[in-house]
Amino acid sequence: MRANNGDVFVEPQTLAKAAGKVYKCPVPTESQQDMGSLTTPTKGRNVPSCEPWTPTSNLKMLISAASPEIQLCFFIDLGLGEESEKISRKEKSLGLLCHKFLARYPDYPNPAVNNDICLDDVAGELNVERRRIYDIMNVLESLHMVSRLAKNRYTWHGRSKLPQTLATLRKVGEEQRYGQQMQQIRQHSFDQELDFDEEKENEEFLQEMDGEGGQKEMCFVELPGVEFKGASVNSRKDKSLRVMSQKFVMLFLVSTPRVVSLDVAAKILIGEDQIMDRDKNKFKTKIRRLYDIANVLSSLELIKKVHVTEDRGRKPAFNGLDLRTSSVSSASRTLEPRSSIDNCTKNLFSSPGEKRGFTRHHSLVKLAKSIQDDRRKINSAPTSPIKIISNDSSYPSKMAQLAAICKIQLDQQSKDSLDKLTEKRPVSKSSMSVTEPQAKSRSVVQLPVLPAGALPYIPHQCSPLIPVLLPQQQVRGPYAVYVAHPPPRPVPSFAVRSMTFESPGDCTKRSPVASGSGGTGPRSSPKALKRPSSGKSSENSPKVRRSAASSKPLLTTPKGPQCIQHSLFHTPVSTLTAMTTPVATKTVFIPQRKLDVSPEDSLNQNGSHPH
DNA sequence: TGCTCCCGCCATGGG
DNA sequence: CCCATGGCGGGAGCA
Repeated sequence: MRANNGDVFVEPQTLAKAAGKVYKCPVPTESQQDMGSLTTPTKGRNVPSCEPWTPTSNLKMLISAASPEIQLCFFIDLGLGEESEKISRKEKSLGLLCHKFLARYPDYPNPAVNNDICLDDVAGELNVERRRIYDIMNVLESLHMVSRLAKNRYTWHGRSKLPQTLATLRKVGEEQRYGQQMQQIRQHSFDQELDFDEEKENEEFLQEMDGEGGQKEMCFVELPGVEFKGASVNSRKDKSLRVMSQKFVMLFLVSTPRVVSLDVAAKILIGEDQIMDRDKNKFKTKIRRLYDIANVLSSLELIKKVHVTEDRGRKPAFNGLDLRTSSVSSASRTLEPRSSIDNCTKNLFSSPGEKRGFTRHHSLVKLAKSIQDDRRKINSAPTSPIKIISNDSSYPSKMAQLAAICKIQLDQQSKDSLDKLTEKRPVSKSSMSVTEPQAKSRSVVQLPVLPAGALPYIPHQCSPLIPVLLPQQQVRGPYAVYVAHPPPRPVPSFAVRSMTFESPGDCTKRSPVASGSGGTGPRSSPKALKRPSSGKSSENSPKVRRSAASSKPLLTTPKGPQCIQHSLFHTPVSTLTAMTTPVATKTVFIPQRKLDVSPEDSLNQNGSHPH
């Protein structure tokens, strides 16, 4: 395939097809023996509040002293009461699912090891539909973190190819002049703030964009050696999610300011499609897909949600993360602290008096689930490619994990509360402010001494605060290793027009209670909602599916920026000329309006405001 | 009310 | 026809 930038990428080489064993962490199974004496408790909906002094109740008591998040994790794990119901729904989120997925694989896989991924196995072990796995895989594919081997089979590359991928994407993005296009769109939107004849102007503007910047079609950007296998994959008509994902990342890579709103992204992406697609349904669909992609990218910690306040109102947004260190300095990546670790450290070890809603701490749930999943794998036969649906025997070990977490938490709380005293975390609502979704503690979680036989990698893409389960070869009992915090990162300044930032108070994405899965949820009426046949999907007119939908008005163009900001997609080179270089005759120079403080200037790496 | 995004229908295309 | 894949948008949940 030939990328738009003219670089010729190597046609499909032979990617060594490793024999069909799914990648599994090489872990011992002694833990199973350790926990073998414990009997698997019966999951119950109604567990008496007062129980006999059993290991379970013991652990419960321990957990009761922990933060709500940990308690939540516990309840999920045990399937206790309504909490379990709520949380099991949270597991469905794409971001969390991606977390769980990523936690299964090392950032930098050993090439000597079989890194195959079997979709069936993954879907089964994560207990999700294959459809969701496809969403994740498509985004990961777009970053060349995985590549397809064959039907149902992928190869895991991890972040090893990320630097190359991002460099390529940036190059393509620059050649596509995305930076200029975004500037035009932003300027256009700004003009509309003053002049509210939005509808017509939008169309006119988009047509202008077509005329000038308009790169119509863009293929999937490949890397040498990471080509796609399997005819059906490449023959699919547009592969929009993969391509969209790449374009989306490109926008971050070339954008100045490094804030990319979803609507701007959607406009650009739509602009590259047929003009006919530019109806509001298309826009809405594009936005939905961008949410999906953004969730995966968030799980990868390449972007991060923040809130942005524009002139027209406060909008949800995303704040970028330290992609450059995460992707470029790959060698040190696994040892490198995460920029967002502070977030979850604070969440996890929040002071008892601090009221927190579960909705604000997906990361904690992610964390716990990642542990559980890892543990499940650990407790499963490690050499068997057999699909693992569930493993009740993991229950004791999960209890041990949670106990370990709680212990660490309890140990940490005193230390953390000390840190809080010196912590500066104003939650400003001032007009030019950015806060990370969650407050961050500067405290550094001490790493427990690794026992011999510890896993050789730390799946950092797991929850920002990553407990890493260690095999129990020589040390009994589980270990949770928390990656230390990152050093403050110097932030480049850049101009943002007309944006203010606020703290959403949300670490990852949204609130917890999602709809139930499959037929159990409130919206489970698939047959009743069966859509009428819509004919060919290639038609430009939007599909008419559920007639009941007519009660809902068609979407109006989202006014919100729904901004995504990246922080280190940029190399210094790409610090754009876009701000000063009109791309075409109709390009309007974008004034550096209302820009006293750049988002990142106002946001140090710990998410606290400089005041 | 609008944002967010889960969910699953069903189109597509290879075998 | 079967199956893997994934486009797509309804609508639930929530702020």
